[in-house]
Amino acid sequence: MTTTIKDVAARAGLSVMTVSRVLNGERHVSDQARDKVQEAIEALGYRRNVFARGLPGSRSFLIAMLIPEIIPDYVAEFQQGAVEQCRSAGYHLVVQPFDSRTGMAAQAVAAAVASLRPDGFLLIPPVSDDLAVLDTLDEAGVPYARLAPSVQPQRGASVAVDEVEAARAMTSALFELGHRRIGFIGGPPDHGASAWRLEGYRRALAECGLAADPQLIAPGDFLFATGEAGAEALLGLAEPPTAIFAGNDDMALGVMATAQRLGLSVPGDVSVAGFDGGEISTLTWPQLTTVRQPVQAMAAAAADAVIGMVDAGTMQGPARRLDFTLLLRASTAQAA
Amino acid sequence: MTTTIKDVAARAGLSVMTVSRVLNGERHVSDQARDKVQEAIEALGYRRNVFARGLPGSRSFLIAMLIPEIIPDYVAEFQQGAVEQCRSAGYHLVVQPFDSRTGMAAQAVAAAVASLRPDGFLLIPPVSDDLAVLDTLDEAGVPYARLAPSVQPQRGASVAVDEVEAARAMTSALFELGHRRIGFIGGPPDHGASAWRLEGYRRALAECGLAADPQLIAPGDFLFATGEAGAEALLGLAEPPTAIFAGNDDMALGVMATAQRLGLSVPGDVSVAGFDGGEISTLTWPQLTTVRQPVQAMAAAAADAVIGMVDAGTMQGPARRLDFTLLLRASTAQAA
DNA sequence: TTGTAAGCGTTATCAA
DNA sequence: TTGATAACGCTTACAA
Repeated sequence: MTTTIKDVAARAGLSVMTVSRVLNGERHVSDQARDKVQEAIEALGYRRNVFARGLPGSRSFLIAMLIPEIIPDYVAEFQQGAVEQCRSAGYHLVVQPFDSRTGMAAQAVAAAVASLRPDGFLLIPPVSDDLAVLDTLDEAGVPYARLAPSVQPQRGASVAVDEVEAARAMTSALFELGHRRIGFIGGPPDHGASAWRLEGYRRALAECGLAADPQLIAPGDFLFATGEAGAEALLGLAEPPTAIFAGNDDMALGVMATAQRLGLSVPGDVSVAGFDGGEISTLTWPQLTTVRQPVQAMAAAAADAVIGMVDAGTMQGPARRLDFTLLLRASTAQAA
Repeated sequence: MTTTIKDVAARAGLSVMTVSRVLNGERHVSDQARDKVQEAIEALGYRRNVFARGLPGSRSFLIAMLIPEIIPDYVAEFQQGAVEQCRSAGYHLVVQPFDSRTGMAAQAVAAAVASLRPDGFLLIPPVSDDLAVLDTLDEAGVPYARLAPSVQPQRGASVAVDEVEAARAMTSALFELGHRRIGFIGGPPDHGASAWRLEGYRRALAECGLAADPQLIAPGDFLFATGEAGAEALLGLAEPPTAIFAGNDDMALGVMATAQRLGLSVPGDVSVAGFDGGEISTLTWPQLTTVRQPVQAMAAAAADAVIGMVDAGTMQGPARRLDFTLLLRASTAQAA
């Protein structure tokens, strides 16, 4: 029925071990044997069985990733980069759902590790900052790569952009457009990104010699609705901002929607900027000015790092920092 | 190191077979034995090893899904519904990337089947209509569930909404709002949905006694940019439509953007409707009128169907049809 | 109702 | 450089 390594060995006239060695690219195999095996593999259309390979305990060739019950744009983009990188390294990506509302990510990780024995784990915010999860993986000896970690960033491997600098640059760009009252809408407290982006905003204000008016900072949680609410609060001020920098793109769209609902023109009456630079930032009119994170490349780097750790047998991996891009598009303009 | 079925058996004072039987919920196990095993499992924190389970050839407890290199909204939503349903049935979801540009989906499926031996496959458009993929899976004896199949819909299991009726209803709703010139932007030819939605549009026009003006039908491929292009063509007509029904939400957003760019108000000057009802349809102002497909529920139904087929050992599954919802929101209004 | 034995496809270990 | 053998954790087939 299914072709196994035995079939290949039989056709090549060699033992299964020799075939196995060829399969694993080991040295100490004659070129002649290698050729015969290759021929047999092609002729038979043979593929290694992941289960048999994983059973002896060494490797499962599975990389796991926890995904929340709502998949935001950037998670989909991350997954895409990760799955492609895994594939090209001969790994498979298994996605595990978990209920982010209960906050029991560590349990989901433990369950996945016990039943699936993934060789590595990919962690995205806010799970990448969940210390119970890191402890679980450390204990199980499963290496992990973290996207944008903010607490104990030295643990495992990590991939990030300099979000403080990115937010500073964006705020500064708004200043250079002539804006002097710049509003900010923050993110949820369990995302390290929330603090970074706020910090960048504050730093830019200080650099530009602008007073930090607490009224200009509205809370949010990275959802469209809180962008709307934040915009409503900011635009309702006696002295409203002429530009609003939302902590992410979803909220920025909420700001745009609210501005337009209030009869304000974007960017005529108020400039709007976001953060992330996912696909949705291109699907509006005017197109959203935003900070683009190379999420797909970050995912590939994360997968690459974790696979490297598997090969090396380490729990410690590189901390990579990728470049962001300021995308100044039509939702921002010179201050009136 | 890791707890195995032997550890459980030892602690329970029983054989591994009895433990295995309890694990699989088989009959012919005394309550006493069952209790002891349960106790041991809990005490040891034991979890079955997926690899050992899959190796004997019976089951892998893996469900595979092919995802394109660009993950549209609805694919993310589908995945979400699928992964959750899989989890609750004790299965894991493995995502396999494939390059939709090369059109070699069947190869990706064959590779996944050979190396991963998934118990079932979930197919989304346009792969759900790829006969080479179906043939591959039939040959391998791997059951599959198809989302919105349009060719040979009886093969495998399927989940769909009545898209013809949905498009008819939406067009008809626009007619009832007083629109007499209703434009339509179509989808790519390899999506069955393209033909269905166009058919529904045409059927509604006929029912309402409206002439089918070919000028009012623009081509598209379900991407934002083609929505923009289609809108440009339609709104540039000597007698432009007062409402545009785009074949999906992405294109509808393109229509809105173009209308606004041209200085037209939505819905004041032109009403816009989409199809799919994903999250993005709520992230604009005005909010998009659209047909909502319960994609997550459809995914759950698909996963459910395929798992049922695995249990039953059939390649033939149910054809389920779920209800759509007409979401009449702010992007459409009474014709002027 | 319970247990024994064999085997799934691959790799690690050791021997040739 | 190659090969025989055991082992991985579990389930199926069969026996008690």
